[in-house]
Amino acid sequence: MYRSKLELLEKALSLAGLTIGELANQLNVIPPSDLKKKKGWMGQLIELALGASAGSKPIQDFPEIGVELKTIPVDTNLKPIESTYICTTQLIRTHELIWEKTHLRNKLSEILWLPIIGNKNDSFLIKTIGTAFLWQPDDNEINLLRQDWEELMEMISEGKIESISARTGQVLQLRPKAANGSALTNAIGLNGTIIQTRPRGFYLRTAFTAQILKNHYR
DNA sequence: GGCTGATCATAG
DNA sequence: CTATGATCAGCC
Repeated sequence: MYRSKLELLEKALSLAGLTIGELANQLNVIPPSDLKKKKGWMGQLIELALGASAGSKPIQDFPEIGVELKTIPVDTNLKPIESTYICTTQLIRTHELIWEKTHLRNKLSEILWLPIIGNKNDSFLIKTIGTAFLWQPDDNEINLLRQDWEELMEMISEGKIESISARTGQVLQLRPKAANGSALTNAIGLNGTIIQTRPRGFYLRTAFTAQILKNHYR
């Protein structure tokens, strides 16, 4: 339990410069041979190092101080390599949702970004932990996020979910988020009927997170 | 080479 | 199944 955001930030900063392999060794964690079947491994290693405890509950990683932890893979220019998953998307009873009360807005209220730096061909074990920082979206960023959320939720409410692609949205994306292509969940179809579709999640576009990192490190 | 759609492990 | 942690992999 952290008593302040600063305490968490200092802990995260103390990891800077370590390689993933070194950190795993310090924590007595045996790394997998690759990440093909352990895609969340690095994120969970950092959670262990920082003492995050939310588990798989749909809340922030550090609810006591209102901070969400996100590791972000970047190249040596600190440019993000992947988009950033935020949370799953509610596809039915969407009329009950209020932006300010959504998991999405809550998780985006404050994020501790922790870059993992490496060349694309490097083994993840020799990637190094970068300088972590706390981020809150500014008014402009909140507006963009809210606009995308409203556009996406409107389409979902109108039964147009199958018309949403990863191209929809300026800074957000709505993409499949499931164990595989056969996982199905309820959604609103045309005419308001219930249909089955692949579960979806909200992601931050790489271009958006790139700007966040650039603004911070410039 | 970037991006979209698909996928993997695990806990409850 | 839904939620967490994300990256994989093939198409354009």
